[in-house]
Amino acid sequence: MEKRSSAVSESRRPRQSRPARAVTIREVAREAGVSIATISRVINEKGPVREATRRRIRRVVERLHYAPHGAARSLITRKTHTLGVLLPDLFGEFFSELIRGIDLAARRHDYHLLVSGSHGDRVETQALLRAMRGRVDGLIALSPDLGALAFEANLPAGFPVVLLNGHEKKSAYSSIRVDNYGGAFAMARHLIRLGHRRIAFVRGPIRNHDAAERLRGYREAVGRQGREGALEIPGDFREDAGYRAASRILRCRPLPTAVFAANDAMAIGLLCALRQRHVRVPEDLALVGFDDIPIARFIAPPLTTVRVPIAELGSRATARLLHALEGSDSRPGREDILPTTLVVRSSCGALLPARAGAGSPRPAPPESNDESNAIEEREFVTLSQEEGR
Amino acid sequence: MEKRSSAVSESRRPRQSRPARAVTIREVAREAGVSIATISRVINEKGPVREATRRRIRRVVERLHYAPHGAARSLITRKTHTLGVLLPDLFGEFFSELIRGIDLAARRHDYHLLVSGSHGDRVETQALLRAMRGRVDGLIALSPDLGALAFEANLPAGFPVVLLNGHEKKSAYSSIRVDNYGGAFAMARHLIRLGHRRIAFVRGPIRNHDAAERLRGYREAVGRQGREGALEIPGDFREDAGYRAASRILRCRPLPTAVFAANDAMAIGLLCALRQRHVRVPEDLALVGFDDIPIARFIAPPLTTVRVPIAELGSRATARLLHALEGSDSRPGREDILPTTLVVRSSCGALLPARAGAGSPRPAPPESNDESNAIEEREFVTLSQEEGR
DNA sequence: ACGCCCAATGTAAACGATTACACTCCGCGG
DNA sequence: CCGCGGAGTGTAATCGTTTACATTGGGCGT
Repeated sequence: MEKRSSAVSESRRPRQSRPARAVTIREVAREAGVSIATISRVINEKGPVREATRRRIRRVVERLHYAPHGAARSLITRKTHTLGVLLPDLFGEFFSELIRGIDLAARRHDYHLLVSGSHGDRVETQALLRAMRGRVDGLIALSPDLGALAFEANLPAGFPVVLLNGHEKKSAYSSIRVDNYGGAFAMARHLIRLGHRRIAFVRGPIRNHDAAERLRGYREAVGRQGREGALEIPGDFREDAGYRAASRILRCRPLPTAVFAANDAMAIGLLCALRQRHVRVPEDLALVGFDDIPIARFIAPPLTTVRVPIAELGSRATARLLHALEGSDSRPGREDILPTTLVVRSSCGALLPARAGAGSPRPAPPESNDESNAIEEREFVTLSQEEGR
Repeated sequence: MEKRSSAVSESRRPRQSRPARAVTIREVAREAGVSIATISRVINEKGPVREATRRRIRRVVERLHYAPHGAARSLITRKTHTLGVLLPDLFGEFFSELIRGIDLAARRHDYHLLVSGSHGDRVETQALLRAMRGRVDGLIALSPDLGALAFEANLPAGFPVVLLNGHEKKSAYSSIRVDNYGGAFAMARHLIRLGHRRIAFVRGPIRNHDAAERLRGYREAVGRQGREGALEIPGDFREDAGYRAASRILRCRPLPTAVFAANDAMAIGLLCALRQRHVRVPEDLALVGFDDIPIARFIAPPLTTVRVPIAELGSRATARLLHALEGSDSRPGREDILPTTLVVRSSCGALLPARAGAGSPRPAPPESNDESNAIEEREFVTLSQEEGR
């Protein structure tokens, strides 16, 4: 009685302290007339608690809107239930897909995500990495230009890290990469089979490892033509770069008959510029990209590209990291390579004859599959091992 | 001497404990021969420390790769230096832009971001909100369908929250919204001025507040036609929905002459479907969207749309939240409305005469501005206050 | 009737930092 | 010569949890 009434008066007193401190486990304990240990046991469903007590505590928790303090909990349990995600940039669909993949996998295991983009300079990145201690249990980093050494130097020893498309061949960290080389090679081969002999290439950022590998695949496929480099246009993976590349490509003599952009965003920029100049794609010039970001299939003409399982890249990295955290990692410093897929749509011209010819190879009734997402395309798994490394 | 040598042997001993505990302030203190208080003072540059001591400590910190433990620090300082970001989904460019805006503003003030997407069901969201306590200092939430009540019920009293496009008119939380109504109204008016009389509308998700406001703007502008609703097609903001909407639109008799998609993603899906059916845009059918996501200008034809300052929406929300955290918030429960802009490109047909006519209104020399991003477009600020609610 | 064991609960020691306060010198003015 | 003040440093309380260990009390086998 005594206890009850005092509790009520307490909860009713006009709140005077402005910063309104949140309710702690101690207040819940006092209110429920038990010790904090019992509260903890109920919250974590650990240890024996009488059913009546449990219910009483549950009610108090609800009434007081109690939620355990994350930092306090992390401090004692040595787990934050949070994963750090370090990305170079937050632009475009590639990154939203990647984060989506990571988020999906993480939330399935009740982990949170501490996301950080645009680590521009070295100093800022260092500070960022150091700030991770005590905030996250592990780290997923997409570091196309950052060496693994930077991590080792700024992270506690033994800190779990999964690298996405890192440089280093040998590193203590496990990594997941995409078969950039194989995909680019397959795409260039595809263009060659279609009869193209002069294929321009719009490059990605210098010192970006993915970009370098894609370039390597292109060069390998086009053979000695690639060695001259006259058809290689600089770029930076952004739409603008593709847009600007158009004029440089159109100045080439003789004109290329196909353009291979190192990613879809640049291909889209290019497409826009070409259209303004009334260059038809694919009739006048074939155009292909890389990544297969979700919109690629929706633009006009639908973009022939190399599919990178972006979301899966994120999920896989997350799964791997979580395994490492659970201590049940099969092979700690391992390196996975995800295969890419050649996706043939209209922009490369491969589907043109089918449309022009009298009899379409596929029935494709105009109205029957209205509700389905029937965009014409063909997929080919690229041969990753061809010319392997 | 004694101390030094023991320290060395310690750091050299083969690490046997697997989880490799990170170095704490205590070890740094022992190594430097001072108390932990002094270490703390050096780390935080607070309180007087002799220059010699300071340098010695700095060296030890570097050598040991010491970084303060975030959770421990948060616990005592009652600050996490982290902002929570709650989003309904992580799909597409809208969200990557939004996160980019938030990240930019946050990192400028040395804050971290705890990002969480896809709060599907109510229970999951509740758990998420509760988990925020002790992990973040404040919250930015884009909750087109979640009421402010859900926040009040699951967050500590007085917890700083900024709502993006929330329902509620009256709420303790400050919010930032976009003038969806005004933008949609302006766009519909634009189409009407171009001579269109039958304008179809592809709707957003039901119970999504932004979607509802855009619909309201459309209806208001088209007048009694809108009251029938025959030209309103369901949708969910995703490309697929736009794609599927095409057949329903083409079944309308008489055919609409224009389509207004409630967002750009659906407009892009629609564009793709129309192209497959050999319906020309804008010649046969005008098409417009909403959001002005970055690719909108790059697709073919460039999309006429309503510009929403997405990244700014994020920055503003962040700035507001940070002000609240600093306690220097001018108007706590305030509500900002960001204006939208009508961006006229080719897809609505407004620019057609200019291109078809012999003399282009603007000089637009074909090669002179090669390197610039000169996509033809016109912008009009929409009249937010017109019919102002 | 007596231990014994176990279920139910409480007590107190961590976790790794920050910081109020106490303490020690040392120089200097009176 | 003494006392005072401040620079430089250390001690210990504190933040809000978890959890090992101690304590209690009741049921039950013998």
